[in-house]
Amino acid sequence: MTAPLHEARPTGPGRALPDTQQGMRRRNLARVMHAVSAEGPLSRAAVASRIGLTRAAVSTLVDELIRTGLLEELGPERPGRVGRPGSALAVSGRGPAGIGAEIGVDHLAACAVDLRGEVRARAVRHGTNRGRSPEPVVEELTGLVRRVVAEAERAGLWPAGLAVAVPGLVARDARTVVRAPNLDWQDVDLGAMLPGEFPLTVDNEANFGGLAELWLGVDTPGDFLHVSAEIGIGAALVVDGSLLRGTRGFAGELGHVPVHPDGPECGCGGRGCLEQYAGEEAVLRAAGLEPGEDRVGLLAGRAADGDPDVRRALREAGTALGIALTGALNLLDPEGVVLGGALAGLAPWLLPSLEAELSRRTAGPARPVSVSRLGPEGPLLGAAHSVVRAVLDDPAAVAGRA
Amino acid sequence: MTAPLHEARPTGPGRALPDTQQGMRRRNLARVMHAVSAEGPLSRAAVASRIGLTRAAVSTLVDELIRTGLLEELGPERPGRVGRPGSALAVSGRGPAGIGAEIGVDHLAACAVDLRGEVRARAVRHGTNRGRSPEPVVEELTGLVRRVVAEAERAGLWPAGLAVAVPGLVARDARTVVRAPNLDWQDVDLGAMLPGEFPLTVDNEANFGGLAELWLGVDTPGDFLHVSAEIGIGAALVVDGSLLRGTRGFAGELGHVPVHPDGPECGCGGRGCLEQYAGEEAVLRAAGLEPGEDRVGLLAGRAADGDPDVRRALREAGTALGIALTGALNLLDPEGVVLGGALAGLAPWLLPSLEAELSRRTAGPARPVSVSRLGPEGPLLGAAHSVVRAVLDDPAAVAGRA
DNA sequence: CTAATTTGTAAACTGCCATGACGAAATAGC
DNA sequence: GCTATTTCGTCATGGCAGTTTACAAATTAG
Repeated sequence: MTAPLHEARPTGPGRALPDTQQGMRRRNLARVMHAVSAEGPLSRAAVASRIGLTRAAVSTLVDELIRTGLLEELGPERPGRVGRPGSALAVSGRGPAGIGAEIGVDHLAACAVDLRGEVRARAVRHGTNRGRSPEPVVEELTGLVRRVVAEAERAGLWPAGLAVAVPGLVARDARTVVRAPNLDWQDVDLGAMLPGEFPLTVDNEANFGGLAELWLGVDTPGDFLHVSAEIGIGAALVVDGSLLRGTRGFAGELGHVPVHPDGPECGCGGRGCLEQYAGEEAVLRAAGLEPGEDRVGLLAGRAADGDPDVRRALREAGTALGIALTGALNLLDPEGVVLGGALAGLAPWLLPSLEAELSRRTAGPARPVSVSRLGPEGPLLGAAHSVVRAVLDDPAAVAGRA
Repeated sequence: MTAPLHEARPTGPGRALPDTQQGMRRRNLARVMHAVSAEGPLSRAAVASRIGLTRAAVSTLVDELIRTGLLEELGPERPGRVGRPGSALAVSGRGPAGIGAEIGVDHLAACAVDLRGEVRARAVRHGTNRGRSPEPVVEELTGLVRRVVAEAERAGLWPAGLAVAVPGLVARDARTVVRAPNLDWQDVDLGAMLPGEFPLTVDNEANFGGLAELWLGVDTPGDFLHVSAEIGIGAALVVDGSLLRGTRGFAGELGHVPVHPDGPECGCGGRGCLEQYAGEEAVLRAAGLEPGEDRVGLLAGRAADGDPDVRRALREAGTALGIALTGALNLLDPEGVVLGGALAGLAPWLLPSLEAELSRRTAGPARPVSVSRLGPEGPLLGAAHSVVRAVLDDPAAVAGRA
C-alpha cells in the first residue's frame, strides 16, 4: 500500500494497443523462449515455475515452439533429486539465425548467430573504406553476407533477419545512414542496396556495441553507459535494459559534449567538444603521430613502449573523458560505465586520469568504470544478436517463415 | 518486413510477469479509462474503435467501470450524424481523488484533483521552511492534507493516494528524502511521518514538475527535458512518455554538469558546475544583490526595471545553461526543452543568451526551448496527477477500495 | 414513410489458461 | 526388494475474455 505510484504501465493513450488472447499467447511464447534461452536446459516444470504459468499451460506452449523448430527436446534429465526427472528443453541450434554485418572504417564483416547465441559462420574482409563510395562497399558486404548465409544454411539454419552496424548516425527508419564522417557518406539508403530477402535493421555501431555489452557482457547491469570511439566518440545509453535512442535517433553523441567551452573549434560548430581532446585525430596530434592505417594499434603499441608523448596524450584524453562523463553521470545516474571499441584497447592508459577526474567531481560512491571484454567484435555480435533477440521477443512472428 | 527489430517488448527475463486472462482484463480496463480520459466524453462504440476492441467487449468493460464508480454515463449524445446516437461516457467526478502535496522552501501546499483532472480542493501556507526541522514542517503539511481530504470528501470524492513533492533528492523507495540542501534535511523518512491511510509517493519537485508538463502541457512532446531551478538546478528527463530516474533515483542533476572545468569550487566536490553560474545564489551574487525572502521575484523585478547588473547576471546564467544543455541535448536528443519553476519567471532575460549558445553549439535544426505555462504550480499539480494517472493505469486495483 | 446507418446488447463460439486427476519415473525408508 | 513419496508431463474439465453474429432501438436521408 506504499509503493511508487506513477510508474505503472501502460501510460499514455499512445500505447493503446488492444490486448487480446492471441497477444497474450504470443507474449507467453516469448516468456518461454526467454526462460529457456537465459537459464540453459530447463524442464517444462522448471519453465512453468520461472514464468508463473502452470505446467499444463507451458506444455502446450512448448509443444508449439517445438513444432515450429524454435525449441528442442534434449531428452530426460539426469536425475539426482527425488521425483520423475524432467525432459530437458533447449533453444534449437537448427532454427532461425541472426545475420549480423558491420561496415567498419578499415574492414567489412558478417556473421551468423543461432538462437543459442553461438556464432555459426563468419566472413571478414580487411582494407580501408575511407572515402570509398557506398555502392561498391555495400556490394562487397552483400557478398560476405551471402557467404555467411550459405554457410548457415548448410548447417541447417535459416536467416531470420539482417542487422548492419555502421560507423555513423542512422535515421530512425533504421535504413538510412544520415552521416558517416569517417566514410564520408551522407544520406545513404542502405535498405535499397542490401538484399531484400529478410527484415533489415541498420544502426550505429556504438548502439550495437552497447547492446552486445548488455546481452553478452559478463556482469553488465541493466543500466549503463557504453562509451566507444570509432566514429568520433559515441555512447550507447542503456536504461533499464533497453537502448535510449532519442527523437531523431541521435542520442549518445558524447563526442560533442562541451568540455572546455572556449576551447578549439569543432566541426559541429561548437567549441571545445570532447572530440577535440579525446577524439582519435586529436590524440594522435597531441602525441605527435601521423594518422596512418591502424591508428589505435599504433597508439597502444607506443604507449606500451612507454613513449612519454603518447602517454601524456592519452592521460589528457582520459581527463577530458572524465569531465564529459561527469556530466553524463549527473544527468543519467547509471549503474556503471563501460569502455568499449578503441577505448577498450587504450584503457590502461586512459583509466587512471579518467577515474581520478570522476572521483574528484562526483560525490557519493564512485561508479564503476569497466572495460568491455568483447573488444572490436562488439558491434558485429550486437547486430547479429539483435536479430536473435527479436526472435526470442516474438517467436510467433517467426513461426510462419522457415 | 523491413522494420526495426530490436525494440519489441518484452525484453529480458526480468519482466517475466505471468500473462493471464485477468491481467489482460486489467489492461483493457486501463485502456478504456485512458481513452475516455484523454478524449472527452465518448460513446462505447467510439471507445471500441479507439482501443481496437469490439463494441461488445467494451460494453462489459464499461459496465464494470460504471459499477465501480470510475466512469459515468452522461446520457444520449446530441445526434448530428446518421445512426442511433451513442450514450456519452465520462470519467467520474465523484470517484477517487489524487491528493498532491508540496514542501517548498518558502511554502507548503496541498490539493485534491479528481479523475477528470479538475482541482477540487486546495490549501496553502506561506512562510519559509529553511532550516526548520522536519517534524513540525511535516506536521503542518499533514494538517493541510487533512483539510484538503475533508473538503474532497464533502464533494463526494475519496482519496486514492498521496504524492508529495520535495525540494531534494529522494531515494528510490519513494519515501525517504536523502538530501534537501535548501531545507538542510538529510535522510528523512517521510513515510513514517505522514498519514498512513493511503498509498504514499514522495518525489523530487523537478520530477513532478516535469510530469505535470508532460500531462498538462499544451503541446508538450513525449520526449523532452524539463529544467527547473528551485533546489539548485534540476532537470526531469522525460523519455518516450515516462520519467528517467536513474539507478539511485538521482538522474537529472543538471546543476552539477561541469560548465567550466577549472571554474570555482562547488559543494559537490567538483569545479565549475552549472550551479556556480546559473544557481540562485550565484546569480544573486553576480547581480550584486543580497539573498532575501522572495529571491526570484526580486530578480525578475529588477530585471524588468532594467537593472544592468541583474540583466548581465541573467544573461551569463543563460549562457552557462546553454553550455550545459548542449551536453544534455547531445546525449539525449530530446524533442525539446521546457523551462519551468523559477526559470520560467526569468525566461525573458535568460532565453536570448541561452538560445544563442545552443544554436551556436549544436548543428542541425534548433531544438525548441519553450517556457512552462504551469509556473510554480507544476510540482503540486504533477504530484496530484501522478495519483490520478495511477488510477487510470490500473483501475482494477482501486475498484476494491472506496 | 421507408431505407440506410449507427449504437448497444444478448447469445453462441473460440481460444487460453487454471484446476484436478492420473500414469510415469525417479528417490527414500524399511 | 518393496512400498511410500515426490516430481514430471499430460489429459479432461471448467471458467473467463474477447469475437462473431444477430437484432432491436434511435437517428438521418430521400
